[in-house]
Amino acid sequence: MKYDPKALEAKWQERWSQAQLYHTPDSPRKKYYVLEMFAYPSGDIHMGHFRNYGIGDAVARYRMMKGEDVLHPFGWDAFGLPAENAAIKNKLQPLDWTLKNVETGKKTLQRMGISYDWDREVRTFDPDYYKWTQWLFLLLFKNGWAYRAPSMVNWCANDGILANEQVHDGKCWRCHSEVIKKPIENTWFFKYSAMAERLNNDIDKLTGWPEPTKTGQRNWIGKSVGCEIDFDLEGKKLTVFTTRPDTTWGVSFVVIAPEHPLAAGFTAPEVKEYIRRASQKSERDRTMEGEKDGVFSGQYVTNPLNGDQVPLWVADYVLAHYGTGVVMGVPAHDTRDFAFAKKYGLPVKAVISGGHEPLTDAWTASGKMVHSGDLTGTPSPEGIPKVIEFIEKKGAGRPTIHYKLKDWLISRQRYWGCPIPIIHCPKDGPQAVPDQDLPVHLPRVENFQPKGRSPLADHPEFMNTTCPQCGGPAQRDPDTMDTFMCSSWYLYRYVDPKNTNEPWSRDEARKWLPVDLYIGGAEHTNMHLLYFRFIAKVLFDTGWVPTDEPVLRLYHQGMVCDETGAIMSKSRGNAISPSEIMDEWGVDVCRLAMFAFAPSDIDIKWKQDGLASAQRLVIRLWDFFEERVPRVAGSAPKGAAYKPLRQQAHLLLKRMTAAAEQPLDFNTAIAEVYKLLNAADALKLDPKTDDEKGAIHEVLLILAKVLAPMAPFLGEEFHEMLGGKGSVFKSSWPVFDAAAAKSDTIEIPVQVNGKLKAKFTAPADSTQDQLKALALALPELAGVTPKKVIVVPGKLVNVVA
RNA sequence: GCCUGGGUGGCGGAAUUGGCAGACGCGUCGGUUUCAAAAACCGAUGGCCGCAAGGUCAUGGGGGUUCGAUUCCCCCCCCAGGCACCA
Repeated sequence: MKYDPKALEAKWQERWSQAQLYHTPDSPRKKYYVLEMFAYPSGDIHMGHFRNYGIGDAVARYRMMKGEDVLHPFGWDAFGLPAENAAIKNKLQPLDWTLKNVETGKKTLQRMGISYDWDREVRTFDPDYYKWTQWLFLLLFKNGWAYRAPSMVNWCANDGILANEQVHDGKCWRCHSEVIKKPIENTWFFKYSAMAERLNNDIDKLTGWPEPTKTGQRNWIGKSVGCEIDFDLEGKKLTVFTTRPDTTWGVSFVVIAPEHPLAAGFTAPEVKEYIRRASQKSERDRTMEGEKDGVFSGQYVTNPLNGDQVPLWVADYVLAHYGTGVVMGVPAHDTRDFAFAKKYGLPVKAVISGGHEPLTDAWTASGKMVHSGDLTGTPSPEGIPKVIEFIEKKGAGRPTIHYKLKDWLISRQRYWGCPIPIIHCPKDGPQAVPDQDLPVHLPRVENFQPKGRSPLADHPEFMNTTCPQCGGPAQRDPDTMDTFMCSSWYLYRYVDPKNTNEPWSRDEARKWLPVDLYIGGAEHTNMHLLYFRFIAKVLFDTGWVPTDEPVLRLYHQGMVCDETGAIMSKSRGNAISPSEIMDEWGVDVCRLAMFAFAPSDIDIKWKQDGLASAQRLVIRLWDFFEERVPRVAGSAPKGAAYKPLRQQAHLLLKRMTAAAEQPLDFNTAIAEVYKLLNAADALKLDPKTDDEKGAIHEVLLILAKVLAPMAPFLGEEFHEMLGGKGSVFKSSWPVFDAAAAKSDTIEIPVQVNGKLKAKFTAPADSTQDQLKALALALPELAGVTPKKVIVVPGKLVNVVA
């Protein structure tokens, strides 16, 4: 029989669906919850999705074969800007555009044969789903996590509020007019920053997370331990935040952020103009390295430690929302302050001695405190608590901790999102929509184009309602939620997706949570992956979930780029459709080509070359089974013959098991498959005895099972050819035989001064002394007088001469 | 600018985490087969010097630690991702 991928795929898809193979089991066995980040349906899925979901699929299938209860669900994160933009462009409703894409994407994923339990599919735009997103909002609201405050938005005179993505070089992406920053009233925030300490501390619990991701989160949370010091501004307190109170005697100016409330009182025209200009700059531009500028406010402040009068400056590198929005300038010991002082001719006063005078640059390391009153002579690290103690006694300061983490802005003035379930009553203020009235449906409206305010605000039939408290006329909140809210809890809905009474049952949550493996891109480090940790903690504290960290192990898959290195995406027009490739080459070839390309965690520039190579491999495998299986018929899968072949089979098994357990570098497992086939070719197999037949049978069985997670159709077919009954995924993972995988002899390289000079073969268990003797006896080492011989048993001999 | 990764033959990548650099694959070259080609199969394949044996250089660049460095440390260059309304 010829290898016919289409026939194989049809055959096994049919069997899988009849057997409900991917229906989530419920048994006392060990559970495994493998989750890939759900998809944004922006068209058909592309090779990036194909790769990401293929990785999760291989893990899920491996776990099934290990005999675990696997939960492997999928869904769609479908609210948000792209749907609105596409709908406007194509003159469609966002819902219709989204539904179409979900359907196409789902078809492609099913085509791939991914082991999702589609009965658990969730879609964030379904009222059955967003009902509980609203419930979650209210849970936070009722527990005191939500508050309303003004926020700053990008404002275009024509198009109204713009997302950052819609602002290019300070101009509107559509009409190219100047975009300004404008405050809007009454947007909802969550007190995310109040969780900062816990989010930071609990990073230590994330033992299964990549270190860079954890570092990224620590930096994002940005904990700084320091103190506040109250300077005096004409009788008013001007509080600075510093992590270096030991340098307070060296303050030669103080800088206040342009948005600081006190700055609004400055009257000099150049100061007013500076503040106006700063308000239009992006935060990134303001904090970029390079020239820092500022303006003298005309006022002076008094240093409470030494009574110095120093000038107060306004500069936009100081941000109002971080710390106290005021910093003290210590040019001698801070690089940025040094540059600022040089630029404006401000004095530089060294107060930490590092033996570095005269100052040509800031001395930021520790040293001995000098010119520092009573503390002169104190090592600066010891000086920090002493200064704090002193100012505290004086009532001029206090120890504090500040975080960079900002509160989470939830409100979006847009149509395509989850409505905020709040009713604003003129008498009673903001009221939660009662549980029985959830969900607040997102109405289908003709004009959903965002302008100056939420499009829903212009729909009286949506807006007008009654206050649940007093029954009087009231208005709904017109805004929708940040889509990060939708994606912060989907992992819980999967455990009980059809529940109509609760977001999920606590029993199901206890069974399945936390997620054992979460696969998604590293670009989510600071946002999604922190938001969902925050939500996990709120849900834990309110008794809804069993752990306050949602995910045990996190894995970042690499991105798929085109040949020029640009990320593949629909919007760039460089997306390659997996559907077409699967049509042309077959699913297994396509999957193997992706796995063979590179380890799963590095970015790749996708090239089609791998497909032909994977196809050759598949045909080689197919022929291998076709030819060998009849010749081992009737034998038990066990035998001692063909040692090199069996050795390679167990090395393959070891590699694949390791790959599926931890690094997901399936490319190395595929290399072992090639080695196995190469070894078989070299041996010219011709099994006659039962032992020989058994040995080959064992090799074939290992090969079939090891391939199954990566190439499920072939895995099933090979397993069946070998007489396996039912699905290979209901069989078992092969048992690794260390003795079979081990060589009797090893080749030992011999170096002289670290350079390779010779090699010899020795028994695998040779001792250090034996190896040394064998090495020194080699003819290549005849002229060498060893000063020292380093022997690493099992590895090498290095002669130092 | 800040934070986080990364840089290994013509290409994708491997290297048991300090121990033979380049596994395995792609490509290229040579051969077998063929009227011819494709496919398949066999062999070669990091650079330089050499007929060869062999020598020598080589993991972005420069320095260091070590018997030994792709791996650890310091400095520099380049690329990618994130920077709070893209998700």
